[in-house]
Amino acid sequence: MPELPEVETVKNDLLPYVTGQTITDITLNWEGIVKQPSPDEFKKRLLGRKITGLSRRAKYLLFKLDSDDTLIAHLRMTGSLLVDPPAELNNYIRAVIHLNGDKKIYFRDPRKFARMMVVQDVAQVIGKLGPEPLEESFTPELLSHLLEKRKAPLKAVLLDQELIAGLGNMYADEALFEAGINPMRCANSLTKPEIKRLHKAIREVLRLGIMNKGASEVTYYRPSGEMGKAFEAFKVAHQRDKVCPKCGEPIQWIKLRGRGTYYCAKCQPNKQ
DNA sequence: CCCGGAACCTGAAGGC
DNA sequence: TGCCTTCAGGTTCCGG
Repeated sequence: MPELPEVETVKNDLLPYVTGQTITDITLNWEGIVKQPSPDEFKKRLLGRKITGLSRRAKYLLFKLDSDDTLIAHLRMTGSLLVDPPAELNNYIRAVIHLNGDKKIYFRDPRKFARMMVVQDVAQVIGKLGPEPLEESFTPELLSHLLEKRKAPLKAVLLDQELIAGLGNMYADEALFEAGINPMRCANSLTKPEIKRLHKAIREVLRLGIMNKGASEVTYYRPSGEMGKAFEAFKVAHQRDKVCPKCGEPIQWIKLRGRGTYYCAKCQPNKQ
């Protein structure tokens, strides 16, 4: 599933491919992929525009255009942007962005959760997001401040994009394991040393994920169609029926707020 | 404001 | 063999 490291990888891979390119046509195989404006206006505002930049904010991809507009894409759970899909990925193509020189970006999404939009004011979409966890400004003090008023289970709070932007289900599990903290702990019950460990763990698991070009389980592909390797480095996330790499105890699986959650009961004790 | 659950989707996997 | 249920999870919406 695309989280911060996956979206960062897609951005890095696409950047040299799209920068300076002009959008020559848009194919919408499924109009529902356009969130706003209407499909017709969406096309009209993209046609003939040059892509002047590509950046990431949280799990959003922002294609800056040579107009006042920005094309924003969100892959949600099963979306991928492919530049040259191998035959086995040539299904579920919901849209195609045609560029000059016969280049194309295929938007593949089996589950139809992913969306695109064209907006003038990007703040309307990304304005309420929390801090980027890999930026300098994300300090243990800031994390402590963000958690202090929240009583919900820590794991649920870490997934709140308005608190911290970019963490998803897999990397939240990995960060909590790395920090040795139970996912069900009240978010505001962490001690100072625990906050420090969590802060360090969040940044480490995200950096490792980016180094490994994202995690491929079933539905994430890089623009080339390749898979990422971060999945192989996971210690608890999605490690059903495996044992904890630190202590050898079986890895636990629970449903927390409707999300599959993996952890080690011995290394991440619940002490409340 | 905070919290938690349902809805949106479709394919895979497991039970009977 | 085939039908039915459950599971997967990022985001949004809604009710308490």
